[in-house]
Amino acid sequence: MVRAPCCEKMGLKRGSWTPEEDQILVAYIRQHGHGNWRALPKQAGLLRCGKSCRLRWVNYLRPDIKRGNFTKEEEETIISLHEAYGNRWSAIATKLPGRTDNEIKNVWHTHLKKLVSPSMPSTPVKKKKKNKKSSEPITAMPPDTGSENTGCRFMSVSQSPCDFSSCATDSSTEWGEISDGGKEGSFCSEKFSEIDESFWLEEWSMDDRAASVSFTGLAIPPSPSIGEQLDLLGASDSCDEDFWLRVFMGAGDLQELSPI
DNA sequence: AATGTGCACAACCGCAGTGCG
DNA sequence: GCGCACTGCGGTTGTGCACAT
Repeated sequence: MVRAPCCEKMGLKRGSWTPEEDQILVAYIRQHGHGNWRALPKQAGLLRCGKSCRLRWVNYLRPDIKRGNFTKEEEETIISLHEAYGNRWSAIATKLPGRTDNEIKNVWHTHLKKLVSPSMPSTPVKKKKKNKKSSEPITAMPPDTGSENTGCRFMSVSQSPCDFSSCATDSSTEWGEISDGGKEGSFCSEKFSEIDESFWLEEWSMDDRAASVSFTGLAIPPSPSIGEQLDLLGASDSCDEDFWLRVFMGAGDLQELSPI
């Protein structure tokens, strides 16, 4: 079957995402969900193809994504699951909540493959995890927390992941067991343990705001455009952590976020 | 201090699967 | 049943950073 190229239109942006684009995408999905990836960028005002938006969201912006180094247990799990599933990364990812197939794939190719393959060189010296600049802008982390052991994205602020995420597949996940000690884990664990399967299924299936209120406890006001909201929130200062603190803590003008 | 090398990870590409008219 | 549109997945690539020399 002939498929249309993903970014067939000239003028669509490619390459790394800017903090501004992240903000727009997050704000849009937060408010509207992602019913149609193809239409999403146009509606959100992004010069990206839907595929790119989806990838960015799924692999990076999703609030339930666990950041930081893989734990020993996770690595062992990946190895054993790889024996069972082969290169079916998405299947493996479902067994590792908070980890994306892309992330698992990367870890496998850069590290784990060498561990399990006798023909490969022994384990390379692990370098310190990088502080990738692009990883920082929208992470609402306290400045002194650093980029390592980031744990659940966005989770370090009082915004509940329940308000926002879409893709958790295993609601019984012990979110407290995040990488490297899980300093922030207790929060995640507490919150996520209260979420049942129906939430994850229903949260993003809604198109109307009433549904959002019922599932998240949020009162979403008649919405200005994303751009207006971002302006309202001072999003023009794209790298401003305070912006995201306002967004996720609900302390800003956007809306009143009540904790679960 | 400058340069080279390898690693980690985000992002892209293209195919497969699925739903719908 | 067919063709199209769309999403999801796996393979691959590009880039930036850390470490080594």
